[in-house]
Amino acid sequence: MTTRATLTQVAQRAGVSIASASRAINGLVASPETVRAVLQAAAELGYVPDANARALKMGATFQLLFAVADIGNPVYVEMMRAVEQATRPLGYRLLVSSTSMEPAGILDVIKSMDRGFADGLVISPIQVSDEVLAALRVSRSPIVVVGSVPQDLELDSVRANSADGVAMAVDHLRSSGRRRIGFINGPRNTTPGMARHAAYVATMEGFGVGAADRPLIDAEDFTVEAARAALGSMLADADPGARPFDALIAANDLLAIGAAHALLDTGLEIGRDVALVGMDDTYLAAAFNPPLTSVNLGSAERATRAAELLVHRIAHPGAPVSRLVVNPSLTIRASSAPQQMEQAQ
Amino acid sequence: MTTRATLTQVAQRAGVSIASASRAINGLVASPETVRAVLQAAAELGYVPDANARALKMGATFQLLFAVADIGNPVYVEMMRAVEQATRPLGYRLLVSSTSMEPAGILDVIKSMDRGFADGLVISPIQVSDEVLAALRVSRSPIVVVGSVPQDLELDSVRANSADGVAMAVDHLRSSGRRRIGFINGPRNTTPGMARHAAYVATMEGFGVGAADRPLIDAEDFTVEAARAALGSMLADADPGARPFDALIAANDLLAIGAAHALLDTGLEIGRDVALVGMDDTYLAAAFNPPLTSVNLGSAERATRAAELLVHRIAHPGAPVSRLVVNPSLTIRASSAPQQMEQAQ
DNA sequence: GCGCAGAATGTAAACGTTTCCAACGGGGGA
DNA sequence: TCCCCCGTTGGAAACGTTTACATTCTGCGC
Repeated sequence: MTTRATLTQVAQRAGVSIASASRAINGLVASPETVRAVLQAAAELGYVPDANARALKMGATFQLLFAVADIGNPVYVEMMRAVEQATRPLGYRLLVSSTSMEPAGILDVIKSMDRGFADGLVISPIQVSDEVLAALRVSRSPIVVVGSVPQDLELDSVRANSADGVAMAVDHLRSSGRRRIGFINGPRNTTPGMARHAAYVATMEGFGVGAADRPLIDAEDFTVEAARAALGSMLADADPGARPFDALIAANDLLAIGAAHALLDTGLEIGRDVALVGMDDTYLAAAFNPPLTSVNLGSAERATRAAELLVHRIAHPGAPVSRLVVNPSLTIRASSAPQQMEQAQ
Repeated sequence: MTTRATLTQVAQRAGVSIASASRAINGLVASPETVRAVLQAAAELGYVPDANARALKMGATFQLLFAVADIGNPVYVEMMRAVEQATRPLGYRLLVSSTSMEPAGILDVIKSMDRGFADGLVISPIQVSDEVLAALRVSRSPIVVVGSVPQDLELDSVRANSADGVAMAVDHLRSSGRRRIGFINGPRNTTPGMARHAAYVATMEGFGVGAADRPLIDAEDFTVEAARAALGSMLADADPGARPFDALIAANDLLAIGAAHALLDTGLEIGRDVALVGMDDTYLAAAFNPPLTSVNLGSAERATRAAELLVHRIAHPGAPVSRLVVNPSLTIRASSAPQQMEQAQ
């Protein structure tokens, strides 16, 4: 557990100045002779350049950060992969900060960006509180937000088109003959919760469906368990014959799976008694039994775009901000297309 | 996009020396008067201490790294949470490096630890190649390995007891009357792949079951799709009447889900025709339909122990290494206990 | 043979902190 | 009244790099 070798020691051992050693290591101008000697000395000492000293001197760390509220949701994993793929070829290392749900975490990340331990941040905040917003405004670091942000926030952002996404789901369900389409959502004081709820209401209004015929189930969290509990207690309370929906859209694949369990617990058959549609189209949707129809909100593409915006922002701090919107698509599976399921058997 | 304020500027504005400014900011000895002036100046300038300069000077970053091959597997998310919970109260920030599968990534992380951008590393390598091993040996940084490592590797480690875990699964299946118990595994050149395979073989040997009666299915990856493909093609090839197993243990919950799909595709009923047992007992096991029995290998506890070892190692670089083993338990669900499922309805 | 370009090298400053040490001032005990 | 001690303070070095600038040296053209 000896202490690490420093450039000075390498230079000394190679018999050159530390400037020459630095140049040799970094492949700058130096005689072949010097390069050989320095490289050998470095190898013998097990020399590794100190990242902090270098970052201090150069003002850059070549690290990017991806901050996310809940890495347990596969959609964020997908995003992370996309960001990494887009930035690694450019020489960046990607680190993930999973600020385990509590908003204090995300706030902390934003604030500490200005300490300079990463060159840029892709953030997907699930809750944009006033504090978070204030921190975002005040930050001097390159930041790209994945998600909806206020118009007056001068930050690059990429968001999904939930309105179109929900509309596609509703269209699909209606063309399958479903008319009483319910919506199961997570906390509505979150960005996705709010956006998706608004999209659902607007779409249903568009079809002339009034508030009374829009069954809303609110889960306390974007998790399987919360959805199962919320829908379960609703089904238990309701009159068995008077189920108010024949289709259910979930704001999330996790919620969809939770809902599926609640339905199964009640003895209902998914795809026949109730058509079920998730959102995000993560691998979970395809992996469930039965496979779930899901609205693909373009998570991977959103992440890729965000990464591109970030590296551009780093290179051009003064450039005008971009606000991108990525379009959704619908992946239809057995949970909303029972006839196809029968055929498959 | 003004340039960041520095401590020197704060000191100047507060009319004190930079030494006093530093002390005031860090809550060291200083007169109330000085503290007030410095804090006000800092607030006015939006001063934030530079993490790199501080790290360079102090030789510590108060960051820990959790490196993992595939953050897409929920078991690693669970571990990450545990590590974070154990280390955050101590003032550490946890970053995750998901070295997207390819071994080059993990190698890179190990090597760059010596650059000093984190104070310690919890690593859960899925493949311990010779290169990785060499890098681990050579590293001067505090590292704790979650997983099996060679006895002569002088590193703290925490591993699961796969042998007991598999034995519990087999015992359970046999006591449910199953006799032809197959095993579906991921790549065997991975640490978990090897360990779990060995555990399966040993357990079956223990019951006097020869190689001929130990159906082995090898998926190309620890993923749902790979398992589905591998088992699917096996079932397609086999004589319909001659299914060689009435129970299946999967090395992983993801594999178990993939296997479940392959079984369902063939029209088999899980829990009745084939009992299915996963491993890791992630939320996926509970979330599947039907819920999957799964071997809980104590991922959260392993991660917690690893975190504890790491902070201890950081504080005491010279302490003797610890090698911990965490015991498994079995969570029984419908996939292997059909009668209970009937009752539930 | 002289001067000069250009390559290779060395010296030293700088990045933004923390912290050792010396200096200073004031209050209390002798 | 003097001295000592203690609480505050400032000066300056140090952490390990990179890099601007000055310097040295070699070889070439005239």
